[in-house]
Amino acid sequence: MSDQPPATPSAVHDWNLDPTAAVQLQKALRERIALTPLAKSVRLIGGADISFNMYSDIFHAAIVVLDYRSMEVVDSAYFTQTVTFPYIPGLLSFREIPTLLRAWEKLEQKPDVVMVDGHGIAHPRRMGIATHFGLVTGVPTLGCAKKILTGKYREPGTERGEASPILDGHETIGYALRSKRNVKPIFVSPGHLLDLEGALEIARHCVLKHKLPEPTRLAHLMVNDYRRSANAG
DNA sequence: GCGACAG
DNA sequence: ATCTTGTCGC
Repeated sequence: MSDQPPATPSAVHDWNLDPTAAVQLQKALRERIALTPLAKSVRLIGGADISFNMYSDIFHAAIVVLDYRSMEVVDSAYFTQTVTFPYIPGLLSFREIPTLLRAWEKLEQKPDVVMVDGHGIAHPRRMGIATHFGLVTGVPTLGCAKKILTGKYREPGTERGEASPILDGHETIGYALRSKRNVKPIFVSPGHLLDLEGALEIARHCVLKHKLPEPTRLAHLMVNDYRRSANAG
């Protein structure tokens, strides 16, 4: 029996790199980013997040899967391991993705799109964690961050759902989205196999009663519960 | 050279 | 990212 080729070529590579090599890899991988409209309609959406104790290098990853229409959790997977890559702005993916991938492998139901806590192409080299995760797994992704990393934006209107583009020069790389009235915006950008408009549409759809959209909000809550239970016993 | 800097 | 209670505002 031979393996079936993946629907989308995945970017498999070594993760044991130093920061300089990581930046070079990002510059090569960015050539493979596809900001195309979503190929199929979304039935399931994933939320990905990492949690760890302060000063600890033991990471806990969670990927939760939600039904896109009801926003109810239908599956989830976790993984825990020691991480050595340091936190360097712009290289977050090299620190967090290895653990996320192990959780991803454990999922029984793979979602149609994954929302990652962090940026997609709203990154100096367009290689935020959401983009990198999409390139490696071949799954469509978008990034949803609480703080901006690069680019400039005009404050969006104060009403829920209003958005304004994040610009890097004249290029739009994402949106500042007012997910709740009179609350600081969140930052949405496509990762891979998704376009700017699609990312914004999905993010808006996933915002229910909180500032953060359900996929990453629940992934955050669940991975924290998971970590605390690991701390306890 | 200086300031900024996802999680 | 993580440690934390109350508190102010819609």
